[in-house]
Amino acid sequence: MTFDQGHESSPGRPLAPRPLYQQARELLVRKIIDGVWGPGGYLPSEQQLAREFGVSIGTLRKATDDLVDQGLLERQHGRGTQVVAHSSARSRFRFLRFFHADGRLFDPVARLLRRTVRAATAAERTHLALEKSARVVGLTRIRSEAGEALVFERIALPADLFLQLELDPRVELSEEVYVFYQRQCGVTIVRAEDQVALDAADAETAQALGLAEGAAVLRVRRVAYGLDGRRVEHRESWTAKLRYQVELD
Amino acid sequence: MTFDQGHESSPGRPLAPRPLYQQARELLVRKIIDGVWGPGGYLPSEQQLAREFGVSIGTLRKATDDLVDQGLLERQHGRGTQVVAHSSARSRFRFLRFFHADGRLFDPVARLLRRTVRAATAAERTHLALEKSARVVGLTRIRSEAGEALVFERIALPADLFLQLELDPRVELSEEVYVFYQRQCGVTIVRAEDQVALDAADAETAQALGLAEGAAVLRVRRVAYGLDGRRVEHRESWTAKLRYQVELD
DNA sequence: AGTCTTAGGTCATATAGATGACATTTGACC
DNA sequence: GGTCAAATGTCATCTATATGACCTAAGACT
Repeated sequence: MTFDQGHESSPGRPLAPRPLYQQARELLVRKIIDGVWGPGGYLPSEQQLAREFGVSIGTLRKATDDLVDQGLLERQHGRGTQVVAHSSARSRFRFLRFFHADGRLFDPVARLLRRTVRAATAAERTHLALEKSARVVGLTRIRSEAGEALVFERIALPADLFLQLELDPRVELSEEVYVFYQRQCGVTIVRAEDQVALDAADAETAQALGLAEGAAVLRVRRVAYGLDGRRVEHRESWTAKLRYQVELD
Repeated sequence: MTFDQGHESSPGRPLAPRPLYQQARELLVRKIIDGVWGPGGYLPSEQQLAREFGVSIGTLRKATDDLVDQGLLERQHGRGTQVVAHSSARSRFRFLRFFHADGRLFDPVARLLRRTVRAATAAERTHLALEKSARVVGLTRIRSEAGEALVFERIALPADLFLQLELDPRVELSEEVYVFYQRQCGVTIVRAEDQVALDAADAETAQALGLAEGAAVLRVRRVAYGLDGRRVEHRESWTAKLRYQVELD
């Protein structure tokens, strides 16, 4: 395998060549990013890939194992290995952390209130690591269940990646927005950092959720990361009745 | 390897014999539970263990890999593999999810207010899967930083496991209680489920945190699991200023 | 006593191949 | 056309072995 060519030549700093399986993993990620197989698409067989990369099957397997653990690939015994599409159940439960007080999963439909393209706020620039002049696509939406508005949400997305994102405001969507990020903009969310804080409802939030302005609400702020490690989503969600639930292991 | 003996003999239900590496993993977990090596202790070398279990090194390695991923073991290149002690940094950051608004980690000392042994409440029985007559050890404590009380906490632990738990109320502890669970009671926490909700401070919470009774606070309810999968801790934490932060991947 | 080298133990990475289980396709047969 | 069995391709598990990197301790040498 010749992935690490050129590194050894830098004098003084030997720069330990990374293990083959890591290089293979990164090659795979690169191909996924480039859309060689597309979400839901099947990879070539392990045999073929190993030959193509010039490594043994065991080594290739270790690389794909990592990506399966990471939730990027899904293996199906006897069928093959495919790139995870965000609609898959696994991927959905991974990022939807709202639950009712009795432990029932929150299973909402979402209605888009606004879609704007504007300059990023200071907070958004910080959290998304954007330039001063950067623009974002802003989404404002309400997520409800059985007709009751339970979550009010403001999302900011780097405009350079998401300009072509179009959501029909007349339709209530039951799918995660991440499905649309992936389908329309080729952006796959692989990781997120959530911060849950106490907050007071601002005018719009209060109105959307049927609360008094200034009422205590839960605010979840999320920064989500794409395949290449770039920060691609800044999201704030407010709710008064739901709970945030997560498993640590 | 003869782990699965006796299973095949049950008629009608063939019960697919589990893969060797899973059986090896469970054997390891069993030994860890039984305290064969104790927290911080070193396992025999991979060679020895593989011989002892009658499997190849690759198979044994897959088993230990799983346990390392799960945070139960730690490998040190050139030294050996040891059972994780809860004081280790990794284990600490895993379960401490409170942060300041500016992102700084909450690094508290804890002061014990009360230790009681009493009948479990209905909620505790539900969350800990206890019998109707079960008793629990109850801990009440305040966690502060720089002299400021920031988290008020009530913990319930099954009395059959934790009766010998003794914490000195005169000393402020900077270590996680999980260290003491492990040292004094042989209970290792490996997994937890956290639920973050909006709440109103009760009288004691308000007093502890310097708030008005009924003030809005964040409540984190945790159910934590031991090595054998048993629920061993029910904890409720209240805070007004701190945030709950977690990474999803 | 202190420093350096060396030897041996450990985990980390990589290979090659064998066997089994699962899913789909092909084709014989009715 | 429909049904069943065989063939084929895929991932899953397991073995055996080799080499390298990292850590420690024992000696050799100053």
